[in-house]
Amino acid sequence: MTFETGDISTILHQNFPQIAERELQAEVAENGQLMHFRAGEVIMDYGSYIKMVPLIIKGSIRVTKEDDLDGKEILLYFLSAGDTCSMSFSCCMMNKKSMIRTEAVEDTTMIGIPIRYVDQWMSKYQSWKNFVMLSYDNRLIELVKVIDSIAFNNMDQRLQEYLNARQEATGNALIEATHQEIANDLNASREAISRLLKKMENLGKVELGRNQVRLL
Amino acid sequence: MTFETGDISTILHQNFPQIAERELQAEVAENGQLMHFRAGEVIMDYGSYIKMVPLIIKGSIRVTKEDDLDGKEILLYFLSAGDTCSMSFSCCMMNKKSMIRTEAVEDTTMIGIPIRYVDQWMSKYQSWKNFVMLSYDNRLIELVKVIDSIAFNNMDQRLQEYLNARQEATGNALIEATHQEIANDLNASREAISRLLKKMENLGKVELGRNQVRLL
DNA sequence: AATACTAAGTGATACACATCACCGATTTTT
DNA sequence: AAAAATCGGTGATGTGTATCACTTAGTATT
Repeated sequence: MTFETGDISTILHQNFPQIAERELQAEVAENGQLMHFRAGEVIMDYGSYIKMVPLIIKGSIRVTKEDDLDGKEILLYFLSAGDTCSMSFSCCMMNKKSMIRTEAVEDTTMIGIPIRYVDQWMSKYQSWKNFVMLSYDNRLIELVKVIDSIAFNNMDQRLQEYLNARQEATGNALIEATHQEIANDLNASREAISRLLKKMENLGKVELGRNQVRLL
Repeated sequence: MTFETGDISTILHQNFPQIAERELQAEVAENGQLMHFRAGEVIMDYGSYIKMVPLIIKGSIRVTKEDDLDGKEILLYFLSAGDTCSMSFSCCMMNKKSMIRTEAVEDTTMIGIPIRYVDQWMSKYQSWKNFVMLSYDNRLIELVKVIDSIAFNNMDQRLQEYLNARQEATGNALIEATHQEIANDLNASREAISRLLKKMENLGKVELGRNQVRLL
């Protein structure tokens, strides 16, 4: 991870147009910190305390939850440019340990907002309050979708949704991942995923290669 | 459903001590509306628009999500006294259709807050803002727990958790429900639930009767 | 009291996916 | 170039739960 104090206000304007007030933009530029993460890097791990709320401006992030017992893991959702991590809000505000892990899927850049401002700006700037509320809202919806998917769908549908979500997050039809990684994200077995991917290939839905799946 | 304009400020004080500011309490008392629902009554259904955010002061509520396709349903969580419905916030604010159904498990009383105040008070009262944020937070955690449970646990564990959650919501070890109802909440088959309950009875964990399960 | 209904118990079978065991292909390390 | 590691494919078998078909036990209706 590397820090930087680049031209935040320009970047902010492009990726977070909702953050409208001039004064707020200035505050973000002043207090926010540009942060870079390499693909695969763990941004925040289970049980860690969070000191910043991220505004993602480039790249994508995988958010996962670990089983308390046997260390199995399941993907909750992906985040990409224009997103923030609602889970962070609560963790920050309550000063609680993180119950999730966030990990860069691609090289990722974000603006880190120190927690004290996150709360302060809520009362001060209408657009920040709306932004935060909307983010929470989106996350609730996303989580309900995950529940829906796990509860009602078979693995083939979940796999298809997963690949779609991943394509959307990275903006790339080529997904670089091993079958094992995909299986982990879906809390499934590698063999099952391999067989389903093969089936999808036969149906002309994907092209398979070593470490890659291309959506057609 | 019946309306009433009782002594809201006393009730409020007992169930929502976090709502601290005098002025805010007065506003709630002035603008809030006491509402009663009978056990089994649907408070809000899928696709409906919401005009109030509820502060629950008595009873308990089941919150469910329906499958888009074949109308199957799964329980998200229970709400009880001291809770509010975070899902309502977002639906209200965005003026979106509800993606969930809420239904009284027992006879339930709540204070309905018209949506315009919910947003307004966020900027005006620190304690209201904290209350709203904390509620969102609790809901996120609850949903992640549901995902955890569905993804990692077998039906016997899920059933145990369900019975515990229901006991906690109603404060009663006697759960009045048919096996079919329980199966619906868990998106399982009645036969599976019957067999598991029987197993739990043999293990001395519950006592079974027609339409009831008593936790031991 | 007879009838019909609803809830619950139970065996047989079906199906999705996990697990196990192994193999061949490709890539990385030495 | 050889050895080791990783990745993916595939058959056999196991397990949890759904589904189907039926029975028994209460409860409500007539």
